[in-house]
Amino acid sequence: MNLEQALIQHIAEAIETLYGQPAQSVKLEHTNPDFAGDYTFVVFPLLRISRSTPEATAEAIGNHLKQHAAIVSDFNVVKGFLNLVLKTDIYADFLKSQWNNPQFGQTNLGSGKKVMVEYSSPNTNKPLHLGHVRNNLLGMSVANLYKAAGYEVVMANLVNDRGIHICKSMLAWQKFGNGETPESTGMKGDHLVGKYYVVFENALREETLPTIELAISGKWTPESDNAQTKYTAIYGQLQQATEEKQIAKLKDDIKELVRNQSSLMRETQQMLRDWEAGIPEVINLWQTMNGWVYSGFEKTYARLGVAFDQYYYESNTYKLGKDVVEEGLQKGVFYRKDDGSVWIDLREDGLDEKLVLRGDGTSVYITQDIGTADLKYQEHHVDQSIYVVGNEQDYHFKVLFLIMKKLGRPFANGMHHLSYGMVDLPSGKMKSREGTVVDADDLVQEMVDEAKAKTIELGKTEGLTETQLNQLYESLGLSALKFFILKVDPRKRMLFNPQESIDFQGDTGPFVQYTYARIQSILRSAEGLDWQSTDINTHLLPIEVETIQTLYRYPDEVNKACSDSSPAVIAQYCIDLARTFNRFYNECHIMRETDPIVKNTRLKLAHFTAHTLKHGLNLLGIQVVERM
RNA sequence: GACCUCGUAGCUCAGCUGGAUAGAGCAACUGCCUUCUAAGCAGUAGGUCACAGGUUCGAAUCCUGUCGGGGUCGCCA
Repeated sequence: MNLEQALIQHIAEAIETLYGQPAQSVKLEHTNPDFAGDYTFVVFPLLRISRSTPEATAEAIGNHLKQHAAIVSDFNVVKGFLNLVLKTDIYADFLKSQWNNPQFGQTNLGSGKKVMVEYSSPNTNKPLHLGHVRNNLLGMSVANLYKAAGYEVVMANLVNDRGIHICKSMLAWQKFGNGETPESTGMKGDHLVGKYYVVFENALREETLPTIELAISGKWTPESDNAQTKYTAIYGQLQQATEEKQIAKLKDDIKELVRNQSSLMRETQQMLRDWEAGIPEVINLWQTMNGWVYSGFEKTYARLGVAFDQYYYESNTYKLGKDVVEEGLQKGVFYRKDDGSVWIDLREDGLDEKLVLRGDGTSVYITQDIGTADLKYQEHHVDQSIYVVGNEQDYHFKVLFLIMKKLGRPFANGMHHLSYGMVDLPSGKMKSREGTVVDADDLVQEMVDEAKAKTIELGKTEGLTETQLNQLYESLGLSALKFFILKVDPRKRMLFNPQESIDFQGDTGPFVQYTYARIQSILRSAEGLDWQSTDINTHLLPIEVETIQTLYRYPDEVNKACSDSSPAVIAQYCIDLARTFNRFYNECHIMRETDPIVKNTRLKLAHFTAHTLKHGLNLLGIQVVERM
């Protein structure tokens, strides 16, 4: 069924026949649109065997193919490029067999294999922001890609529901909250908890401001000896430092030190200890406030259209991994230092020494990740495990995967960090302390409002009910947002400009949706005609062939997107297909065509395109609309 | 300082497992709706692919160095 493979086979045979040597790795490319042909074979690497000029070699292979390969109708040679023209019957046959295939786009790349995609993994002390949006959209879409490629998929969310940051919100609420609840304030739960996180940070800043000034000028006397030692060291460096960057960093260090010595932070740390000790009052407050956050997250998730098969909570998993540390010690993978702390030496692998367990026997971040990796495997026996986490954790995952490998875990090779770039604002990085974060809920609402305004302005939605209209605005707004984010290569950092907002024209989600809606309009006007059962026209126009060729590529694009974990591949493809179809739409009037075979063929092509656009958009988590 | 990563049109991005004259969209300008949805289509203009070397028949793509942006280098997560 795959043309490319068949053609490669033919070329390999041609080379062997002509030059008496087996061809190694024959590669094909799609012919540059400026030249005639479907596929291009570059002959330069063959010159050593053919002992001839590029032109003559290409000519010889071309002739051989034309005689022996049934699918090749013609060829032309430009320098060392052999452009092969395939018979148009092939495209007509493809259209005939696939135009109404509801499974088109589903592949078997991963059939029989199971993969876990862990994404979202929020902290429960504040609402989601633009950075989380990229994470969530990527995770959801990558899970869709794996499903489309035939994998069984488990979508997991590892919720960071414990720790010092949550205690900050809790403490601030306790001190300043006056018993506020989501019900009493009408605030979404995650926003209410986030509000108290900000309250905490503000109170902390107020408390520490005078001390920080003292400390920076060298006049601070910390209460604890430990802090005194650190302070003396940093302040000493500060006095020596000349470089501006270094000075700023040392000042930040001092700031951090002062903050950690503040009474507010000490109270927070005490609260964390109380939580770990299971003091009922603290546990109750923790449960209550996390409950608020979860109900808020649920709404955001639902609106974004993301979902999970399994939730893990760090309050349950944070103690995992200690027994694995023991195992690692016995295997000699880890070693213990005099103070009792446990380490792994990764210097031979180009990394560093890494702590895996504190001297007092408590876990660090990586300890629980080691344990959780085992837990995931025990529960699901996945062949692959994808972690959708920002690229600031590249090093962490490098270390984690290496440790799992050294521990001899069979699943270690299937672990993959989908490391995505940060989302920048025109002002630079988002910083919660400076209040420059873009809130996820606000962002979605703005997009939907914008979609509504644009739709009303164009005035093409007469006859739709109120409910249908709201669904339309929701779909268009989210489509613009999702497409904007997903069309960029996940690995790269990207820029988001809220001022200019997101366009609805050009390379956008609504553009692809529009193409789909147009086709639906045509198909509606063809209702009542029997266009489905007639023959396919084999005398296709160039633009028709081009559209079919684009459709033909789709399953390969799905596989590529899946193996690259890159929804951007699908987004770019959707633009390509939509643009190609729109050109066809412009050149060929479907319903006005008088020849019934030609007309019906075009209807099938339109139907096929609509199916594929819908499939692609769905992979991106975008819903299609029938009218817009 | 060490390591990782990015640098393509005014702006946002494709192209990167080496192949032909480096592509889209936005912004600017010009056309196309008595015909299936103009959220569309066609066209004009816009490039030392950061810079310098190297490998190769061939480099935006691979290697080295320089410059610039970002990240990491916690017994934080």
